[in-house]
Amino acid sequence: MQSNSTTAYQQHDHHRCLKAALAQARQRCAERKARLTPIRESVLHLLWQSHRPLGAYKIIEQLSAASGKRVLPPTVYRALDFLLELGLIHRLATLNAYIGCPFPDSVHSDYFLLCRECGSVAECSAENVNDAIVATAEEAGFLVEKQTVEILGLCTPCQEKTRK
Amino acid sequence: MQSNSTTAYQQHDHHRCLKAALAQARQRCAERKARLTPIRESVLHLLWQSHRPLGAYKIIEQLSAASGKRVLPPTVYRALDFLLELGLIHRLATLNAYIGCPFPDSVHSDYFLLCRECGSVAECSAENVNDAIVATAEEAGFLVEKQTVEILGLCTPCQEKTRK
DNA sequence: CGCTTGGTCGTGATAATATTACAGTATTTG
DNA sequence: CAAATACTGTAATATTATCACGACCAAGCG
Repeated sequence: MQSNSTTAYQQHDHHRCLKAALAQARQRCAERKARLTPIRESVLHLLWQSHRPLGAYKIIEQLSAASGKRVLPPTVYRALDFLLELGLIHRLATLNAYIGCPFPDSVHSDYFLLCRECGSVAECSAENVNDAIVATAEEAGFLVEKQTVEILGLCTPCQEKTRK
Repeated sequence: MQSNSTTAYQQHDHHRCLKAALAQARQRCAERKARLTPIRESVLHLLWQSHRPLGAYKIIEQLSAASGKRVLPPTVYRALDFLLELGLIHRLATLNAYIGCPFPDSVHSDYFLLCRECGSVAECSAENVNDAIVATAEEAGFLVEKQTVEILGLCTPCQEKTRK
């Protein structure tokens, strides 16, 4: 099982997360001969400000604020599409929001732990979950192509805070 | 494992599905002292026209057409909220669409098999999937409150058609 | 070097999904 | 019946996402 749940929910040197993500992005783009343009990098950068997902229009706002000029939806959606395509970010269907992928390299049928209290999201790749899903789908004769697994709940720190 | 995958994807006497769903709805409303008003029943009825989920605005269209007068969004969203609350329908986050629940009585951490070809959706309650999710979340110290599991792929009949 | 081609970006308009606010009507309850 | 509660009608608006079209830029080629 692969997961960034410890870093996502705890105090940590987030600068390292950001740096690692950008490095991986650059490498991946080089491999695929894709261009990590300034806009695309800015969007990725924004998504890695924290482990909290960001809606497309929040990105538009922040990008507009940062650049001083009005950024329009297609600009951001195009960047998001590009990053999604490369597996550098994910879209969270239950939140209509986007988040950076902490391990774009591993081929993942991944799932997400969304803390309803602090808003942070961790990503996991757990084989047993994947196996269970594929096995059960198979029982129904269903061919699995893409999984969307989003778990809402409380992360460890927020459980402790709530208990008080 | 509980599932309606055989009926959902195959030829079947759908009238029975519809009838059963309405009967269950009436019973559940009686139990909860909730009112299955004409609008609410119409919406539920529409959602049980088939095993294909329906977007809110499709419901609005159909309801408008059927009643002869313009039905506005809040009317339908209120009915949907009511039915969701009672567990009589589900919302599919990946499709922004709604579908009738085939077994509202079982307390389910359920998941959905969405066929990308025919558009039909089956619902399953599989303990092993649920267990795997809870177990893996626990490993990360995460308290699960609500699961969203939506599997995109091909149902048996559509796999066969595609193979040709 | 200039040209062409394909990918990227800027912009306005619009589509699709969902919510708010408020007034009016029906239903249940005391 | 009166009061309280639940339900509905309606206009306006919020939120998320896409389309269409033209300009621009960057890489490869004659």
